[in-house]
Amino acid sequence: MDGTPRRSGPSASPPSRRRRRRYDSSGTREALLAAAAKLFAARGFDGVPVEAIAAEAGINKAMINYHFGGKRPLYRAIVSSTFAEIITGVEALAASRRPVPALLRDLVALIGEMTLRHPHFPAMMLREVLSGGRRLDRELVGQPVRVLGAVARIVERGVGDGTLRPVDPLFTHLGLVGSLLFFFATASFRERLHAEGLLPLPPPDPTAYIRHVQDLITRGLVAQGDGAARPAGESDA
Amino acid sequence: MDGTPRRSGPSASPPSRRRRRRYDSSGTREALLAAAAKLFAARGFDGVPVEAIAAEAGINKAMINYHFGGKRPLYRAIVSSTFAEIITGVEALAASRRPVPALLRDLVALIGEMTLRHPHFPAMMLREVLSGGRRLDRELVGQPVRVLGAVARIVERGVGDGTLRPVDPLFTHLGLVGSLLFFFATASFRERLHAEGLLPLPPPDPTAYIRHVQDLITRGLVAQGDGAARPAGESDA
DNA sequence: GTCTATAGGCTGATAGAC
DNA sequence: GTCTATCAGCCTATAGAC
Repeated sequence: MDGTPRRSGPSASPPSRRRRRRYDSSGTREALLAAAAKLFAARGFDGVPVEAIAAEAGINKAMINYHFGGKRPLYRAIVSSTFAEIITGVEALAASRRPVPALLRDLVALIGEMTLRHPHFPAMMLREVLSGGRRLDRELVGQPVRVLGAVARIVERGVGDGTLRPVDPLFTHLGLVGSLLFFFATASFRERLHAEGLLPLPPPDPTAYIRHVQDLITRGLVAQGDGAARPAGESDA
Repeated sequence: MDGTPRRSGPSASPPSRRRRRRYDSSGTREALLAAAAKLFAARGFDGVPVEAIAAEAGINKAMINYHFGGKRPLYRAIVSSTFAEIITGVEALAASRRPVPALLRDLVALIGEMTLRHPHFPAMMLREVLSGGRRLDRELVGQPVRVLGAVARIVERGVGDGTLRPVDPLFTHLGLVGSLLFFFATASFRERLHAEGLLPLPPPDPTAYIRHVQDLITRGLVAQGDGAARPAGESDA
């Protein structure tokens, strides 16, 4: 996290004179990606001046154009890569032959893990679908559809083999993803409320919420009798 | 846009020459509120120029300042009034002595009805909490807390009288509200996907989703045996 | 109350030195 | 690869005619 300054020219200048970077320890690209993700998540694409991204990263504003070709391409790079990661994970689950109820619990845990690695992913995703995917080209808008497809396949298999009630795959996907994204994306709001004394309770533990959702779908979706008495905690993050 | 060029000369001009308004049939205020809600929901506060609001409403841009005192106050007027409406509804439910499971179904239906009356409410709310309520003054940030408080009271009563499993009230609130807001706020995205042929299924019926969520909480939260065989459909929108 | 015209600030992107 | 300086465009808000 700290940043030994790297020089490209003749190497005599003291490290202390260089501006301290707030992200990464080597690459400018990664520092910009991290800073941009944080700010885009908090304020949305239009709410963030490139100047602010540069300042957050401790890097000059012109570097955004040099490395990414502009603000929009930087934004797309973030969305694209985090989505690619989640697609990989979800499609791996969809290909698995494990029992569907366990798979659904894994799915919930997977989104939790994703959020640990990319804390700003939920808010960015939410904002993008809220905007109708307006900033995504045709290739990128297809990404959410692939996630939906993978989840739908899991649910359909469960309904088909009788382990799940005859639930709608799309609805199941929306309820699951919606409640998870909402929880993670609003965590900072709850923190603010708590800091101002408007919310007496301390911000809750994310893993506890993960378990709550896992439990809810087990009881709510699994065909009568199966999941009700589940010990809870097999596939947690 | 359309704009028959208006002359500022002597006032003989017939009503038909006046620019057609896209909202309301009398009040400028209401036309601006409706146009702004639509655009803010779709693109966020920073993504909407006041010019666009004026054009959408078929009204001159200077009217926003005249009637509301600026873009921000206009935004706050929308958030504040729609939130006030939902608080009234939810607190009425919390004060009711009906059985808690039925109350929770009513709560879900209530949010569905709210969305019928204010189609842009879910996306606006979501965006605002995503931004940490940054545009709300201290009085307005308290509004979401009141909603949470009312829902929590309902859940606590249910846990207390044994009709619900011992679930966390905050988690229950977040899961419920999250899955509903997400569904409604992303409806336009699904429509776009469908229009482009990326999503084979037609956009689903909102009332069917309402029932799905009602069913899910009944099975997921109600203590063993009670809700499993519920006929479904008592308190729908 | 409604409009036009314009002032004034901020933003994204680039040119060009190093 | 990185920085400073700068420009052109857009956006909110207001002054002032009607």
